[in-house]
Amino acid sequence: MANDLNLGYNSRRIMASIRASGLQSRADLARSLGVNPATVTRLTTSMVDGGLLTEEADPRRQGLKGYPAKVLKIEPTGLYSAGVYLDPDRIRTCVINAAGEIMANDELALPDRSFQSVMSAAAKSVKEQINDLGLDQNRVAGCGVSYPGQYKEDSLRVQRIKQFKDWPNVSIEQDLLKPYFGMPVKHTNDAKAACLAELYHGVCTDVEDFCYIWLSYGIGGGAVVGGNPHLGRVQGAGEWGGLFPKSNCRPSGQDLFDTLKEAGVPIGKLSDIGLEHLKMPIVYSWRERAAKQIQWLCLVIARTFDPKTIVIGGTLHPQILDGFVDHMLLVSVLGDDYQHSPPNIVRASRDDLPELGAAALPIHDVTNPTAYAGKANKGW
Amino acid sequence: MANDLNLGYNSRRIMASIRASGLQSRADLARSLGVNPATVTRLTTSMVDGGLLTEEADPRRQGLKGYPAKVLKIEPTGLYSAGVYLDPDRIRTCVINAAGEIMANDELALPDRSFQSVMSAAAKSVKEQINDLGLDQNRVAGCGVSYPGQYKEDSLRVQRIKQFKDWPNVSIEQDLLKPYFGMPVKHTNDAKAACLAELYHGVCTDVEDFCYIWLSYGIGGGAVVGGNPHLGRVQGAGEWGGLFPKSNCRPSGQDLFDTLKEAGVPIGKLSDIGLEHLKMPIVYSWRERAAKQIQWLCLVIARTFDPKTIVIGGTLHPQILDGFVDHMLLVSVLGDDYQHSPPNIVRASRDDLPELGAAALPIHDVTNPTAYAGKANKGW
DNA sequence: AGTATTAATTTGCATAATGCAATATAATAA
DNA sequence: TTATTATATTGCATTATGCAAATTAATACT
Repeated sequence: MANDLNLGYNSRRIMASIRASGLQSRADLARSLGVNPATVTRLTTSMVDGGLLTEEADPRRQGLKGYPAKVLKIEPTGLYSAGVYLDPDRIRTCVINAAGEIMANDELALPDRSFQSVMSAAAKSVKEQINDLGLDQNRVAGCGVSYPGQYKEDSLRVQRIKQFKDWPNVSIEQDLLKPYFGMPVKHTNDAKAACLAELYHGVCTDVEDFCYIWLSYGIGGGAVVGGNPHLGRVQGAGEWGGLFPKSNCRPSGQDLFDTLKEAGVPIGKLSDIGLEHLKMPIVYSWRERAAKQIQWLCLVIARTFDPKTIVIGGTLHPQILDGFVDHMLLVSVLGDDYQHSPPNIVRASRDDLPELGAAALPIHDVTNPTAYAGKANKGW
Repeated sequence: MANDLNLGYNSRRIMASIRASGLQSRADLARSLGVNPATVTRLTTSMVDGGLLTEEADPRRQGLKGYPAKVLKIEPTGLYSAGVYLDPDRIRTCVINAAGEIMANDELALPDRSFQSVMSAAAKSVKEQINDLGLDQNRVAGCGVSYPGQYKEDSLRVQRIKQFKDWPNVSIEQDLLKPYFGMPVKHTNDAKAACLAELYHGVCTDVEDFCYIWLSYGIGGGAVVGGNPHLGRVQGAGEWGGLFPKSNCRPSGQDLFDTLKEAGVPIGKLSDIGLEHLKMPIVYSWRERAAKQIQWLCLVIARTFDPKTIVIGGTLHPQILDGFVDHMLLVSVLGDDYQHSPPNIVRASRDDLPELGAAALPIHDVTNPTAYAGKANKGW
């Protein structure tokens, strides 16, 4: 392991294992990772010295023989990351620590919609936060940038959303964004960022294979396979929206929006939906219909990815999302001919802060074993 | 790298890269894998010495400056593997070499349907073939066993097919099969074996992400993500059949079977279908309807896994399968709102020998980097 | 023909990651 | 007080790898 933000493969495996379990002793790590205890000692002491992990007495252990294990935890102050979320009206930025806690955040209006203005403003906000917090830039893994939209054909460029349609195609490889931020920058769309937020700081920290259903104006999502976000040929993996043609009724925010409008109850934007709307018969029946569509989607997901967990989240009113999860919990049989118990279907816990998921991107890059680009030794 | 069947991570990466490209020089390998040329030299010379690879003058290179590159190929005789396929009536066994060529094969009737009798007979057949070929057992990676059926709830046990319903649950972990064969044994169902056959010896040797649609009496399949078969929570990933409830019409062999029966043209089994059947109007309309269902399935696959390639194969009459592929090639737009060009949709090349895919299982275990259980070094 | 240039490959040496085995440590059990 | 137990650490050997220099065999140039 070179420096602290340059973790080797086994150090990343240790980070992932501790993140998944919350806390683990060195002996546990050695057993579960199949490496020698001596190796765990060496790697972890270097990570403790480097500030990435902390060590404390095992709170669980009482009255057992043998040397009492010390447990290792992720040190929140060992690593930071910045996140930027853009929508057509505003820029949201944040800085998080390794525990996924928001250390600072900011919301600003778009100066104008030019690529340069938006990125300059976002970068300025992020840099100010890092400065105000007095953080060592070496501790900041990078900055994640996220905005709604899907990917273009060649999969190397982000499809601009309508409001940003004059933006340059942003290559994922040689990043146009890096010059603005002066640190590693990664980007993805809103749904896949939300998915990553659950993997790192939400309800799926201990789940290797899960799928995310993201319900906002549109229907997006993502899939994590083996602890790694699976993107696909044109970054379209887990973009479930296409399974519900736009010409038909579908369980999207836009569809609910339009339904309300047709019923003579126009709203300005999705977040205007309040309790008074939820009580309306038109909304009630919309929710019933949409719940059935979500159930069908869960069946499709179970039949394709067969994940351990399906997460439901988004910017739809939380009670609507809760209702979808509740509906799924009442379903005993997922669908025709489905012989198994349903996968675990849960509510997202971190969908309130879209910039949080963006901030998880650089953390993934520097700590996840699946993102390790190095080599391995020892025939086994 | 310890012994020849105990390949380290980078040796496996070299195997995978050569397998995908057909042949590659050491310099190419060093560049594409991001390792030092010296490392490639050391690993490959040891693999050539060990008989896994062969070296020859680069046939492509003509009239270029510099030291002429020698290319490396997989040596067919360097590694062997056995495969067993069981259906309710017969046992099919084979031994293949590293090139996926059938070195020997055998077909025998089931002695009876008891687990012990079937496995004893299969193991005897495999051992005889290995003996008759005069193979060194150290060169045999193991034996793969495959039979139709899906998995039980707990995902650690194979669901027995109806005819084998008195069989013990076969644990994937501590294998009940090993004692019979005296070498490492792995098993999977028919569809996932066929999927693996395409990855190792078929049309997807150079594809990291693909999905397989297996059409037999039922509808099965599999998904390969990042060069690794993705199985899922209950080994149900890529089991597309559940997307077509059995109560409705569906593009399965059983459905065609029943359709013919209803039309007053009963057949004994799927393989009885001949050219005379294909010409019948009832079959023609079945094929048209089924093709549309396959198209819908391809859309679902594109929207979920977003693979580079979709492979269509199975035990249905080859002309019917060809027809599905042809249909997909004529489709310019995969479905509503699908903005991208369709994934590459191709005909399986190795679905004629179900035991071949089973035989690929042990080869995967000993040569694939994703199946490597070891460690890594070098922060990068 | 002879020399320069080029690119692939190989070899010697240094370094890094790991495993093994012995040892130290701190708890409970007898 | 001593034995037992499980965790953690340290010294040493092994292995995989990178780096840099050397070797090799081709074409290009004079």
